Amino acid sequence: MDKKVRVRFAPSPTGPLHIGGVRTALYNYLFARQNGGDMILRIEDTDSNRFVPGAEEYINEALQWLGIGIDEGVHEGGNFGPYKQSERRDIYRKYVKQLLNDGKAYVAFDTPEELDAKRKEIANFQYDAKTRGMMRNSLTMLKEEVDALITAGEKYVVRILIEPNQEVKVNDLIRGEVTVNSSVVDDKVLYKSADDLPTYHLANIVDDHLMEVSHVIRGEEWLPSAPLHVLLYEALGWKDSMPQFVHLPLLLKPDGKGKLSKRDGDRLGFPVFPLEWHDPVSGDISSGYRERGYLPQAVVNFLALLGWNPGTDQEVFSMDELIKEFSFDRCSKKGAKFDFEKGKWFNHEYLINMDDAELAEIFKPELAKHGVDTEQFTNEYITRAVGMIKSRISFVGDIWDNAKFFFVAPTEYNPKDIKKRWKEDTPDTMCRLIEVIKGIDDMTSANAEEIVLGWIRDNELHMGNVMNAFRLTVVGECKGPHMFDIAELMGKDEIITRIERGIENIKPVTE
RNA sequence: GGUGGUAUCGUCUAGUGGCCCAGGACGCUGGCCUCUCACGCCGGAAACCGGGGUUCGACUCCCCGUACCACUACCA
Repeated sequence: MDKKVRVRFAPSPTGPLHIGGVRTALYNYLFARQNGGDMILRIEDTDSNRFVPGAEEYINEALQWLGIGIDEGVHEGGNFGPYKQSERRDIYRKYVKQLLNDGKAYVAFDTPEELDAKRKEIANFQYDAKTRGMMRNSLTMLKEEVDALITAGEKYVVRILIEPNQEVKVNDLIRGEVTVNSSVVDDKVLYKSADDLPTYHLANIVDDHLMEVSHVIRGEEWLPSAPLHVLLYEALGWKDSMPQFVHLPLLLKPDGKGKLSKRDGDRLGFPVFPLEWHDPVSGDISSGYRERGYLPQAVVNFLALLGWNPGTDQEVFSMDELIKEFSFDRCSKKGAKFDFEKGKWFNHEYLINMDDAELAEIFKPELAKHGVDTEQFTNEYITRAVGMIKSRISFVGDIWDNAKFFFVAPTEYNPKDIKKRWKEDTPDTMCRLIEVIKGIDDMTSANAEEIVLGWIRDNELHMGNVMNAFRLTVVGECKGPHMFDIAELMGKDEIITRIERGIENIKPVTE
């Protein structure tokens, strides 16, 4: 019988959650939901030196913003806790002891300095079957000597004892079977007495086993240590219940080569973090998708397609659709270069399809930020204004630039457009336009359009020049929604006022 | 250096031996629509890393080479 699907996302709180980590979390979540399984959030804080305050909260907030739900974790609780590794010391100690008793691991006293020296002395030095005989460990020392050192408080580590020349097979859902010879895997440190904490490798295996994790879904950077993990499961006697491995292709830099890193965002001008991050130590601020005006659904959609595809032409997916369609056998083996332009397009797509009223709500704080008294405008007004410009923008943050004329009359006019559309006789034409508009009883877009366009035709005026001059006075530049839609929303009085102001303030460019 | 992984348009990718002189999307680009800018619609340029096999037939299978990526800590 297949065991219940239980997956975990296990970040270490050493900083803000990276966008690659977000994708790993997302794939875990999609797989869990698709199979009616559990999604665990485990905090891997076994490196006491790298703890960053606020990082754990950041992770929670980011996942929540993106709609990646957690079933078990530090905040959610669960039957397999604690979910923070620093609180599981007793558990790890027990298994370290077991490994030692079973002869699957040994104690080593070599200092970092001694190891460094060895690495310099011997090319390709690796702590393994070939070299452990010349190191200071419980294999080369007398038991009394070892015990004496430990009781004296000498710092030591526990290393796994790797049997050389064994074929280690890692089964991966994306890559198939990967075989590695155990001679190339070294006697990795499992536990350090200095802080009484295990390293990632031990903690990870122990926790995954105890938490009954069925699938280990993580980044490809872990593939090289997967053989070690397989060996660890065997050493602990858990081979039969070993989880299925899935190593996801990496997210690569958009230019050049290599893994996408924290610094790429600032260098290339796009966020690499879901949320803005304020570094508590340096005070540096890194931009986030949320603050940039990205919609969480767009980020999720974009990320989902980076390394996975449905095999059809569909590109826009809701979270529910992703849950339904996602599968590892449609995951790419190749790292994906991060394409910011495509991400932008996804956001644009979501913005266009978003309900106008909903978008208006998101836009309101933005309005207030720009000094507009939102009480002065009805929800309907804001909603309709936003609805008219959303096809022209990519981010929520772009709305203001494109829609401000709905809320504030232009004080400046685009010089290029003036040059092209504001001639000597334009003020006169605009005066006549005012008279025409004054005579319109019903400002409904279609009606006003019929009347004004009729007037232009009857008087044999130049349509482009008149309409663009009109637009210039109302909008401040020659772009934006249909003029008569704007006029209908703003109303006759406001339109007339703006034309008058334009006549007064716009001076033709003469050269 | 060692080990592992990967290799289709600039980018994300479809393609599991004939349907492929390689399809979609982003970006770029020509046009239509049009009072402008967008949206939308219709077009265009743009790719199978190289060499050997296997086969009637290879983007697809095998081998070699090359390139790229990851790992190579008492970090995760």
